Amino acid sequence: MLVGENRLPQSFYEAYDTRTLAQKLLGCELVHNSPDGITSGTIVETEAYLQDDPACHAYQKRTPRTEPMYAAPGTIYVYLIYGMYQCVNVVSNRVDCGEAVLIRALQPTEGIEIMQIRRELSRKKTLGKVSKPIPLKELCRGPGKLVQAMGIERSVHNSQSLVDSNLFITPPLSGNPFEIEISKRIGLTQGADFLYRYSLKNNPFVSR
DNA sequence: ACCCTGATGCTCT
DNA sequence: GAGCATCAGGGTG
Repeated sequence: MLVGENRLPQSFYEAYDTRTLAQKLLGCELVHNSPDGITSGTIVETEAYLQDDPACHAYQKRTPRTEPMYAAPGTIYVYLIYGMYQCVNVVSNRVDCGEAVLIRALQPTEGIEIMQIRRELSRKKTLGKVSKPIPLKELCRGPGKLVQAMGIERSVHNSQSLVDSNLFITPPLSGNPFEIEISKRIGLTQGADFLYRYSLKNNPFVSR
């Protein structure tokens, strides 16, 4: 942990219910102080996953995969999706509750070159192709993309805490107010009608 | 712009 | 064995 680092403390993650936290996280910075260097981005899109929600991984069952979701708020839950992508969540609410906030998009702030390299490397690995340079807007626009760009790894970060790992969140850089848009979540088969998606209105880095 | 598809592997039934 | 909180590429309009 760096001296003078202003990461959000445990009390922040404990202070709100899941849907409120999903909104409070908007405008905050997600930071990875990795061996490659620092990368960070403003959180511009989140989704809430609640206990009574069939889309929630911890819905009506507790399994080994979702165990981190039952840990303290502020715990990092990373899971593999479609065999080749990962998504990152902030565990919310209370211990043993099983709720979380999915981070869906970032507006890149620091380490943009590193993000580009990581994304192109990931693409090459999964597609076996060399691809064209990835535009700034596409670096972190989507949950799988931002995990690649930020260098987040399930094997490293899953079940760690944002309070004391090299992955953490800091408060908004500017105190400027912003408008939050509420909409239906994306890409779900179950629970598709819940209005649990939050984004910064008119921000071009929001997915879709 | 939209629509469709394939890639790929873990998790739970 | 089915399902999956995705992404990229290629087709069509």
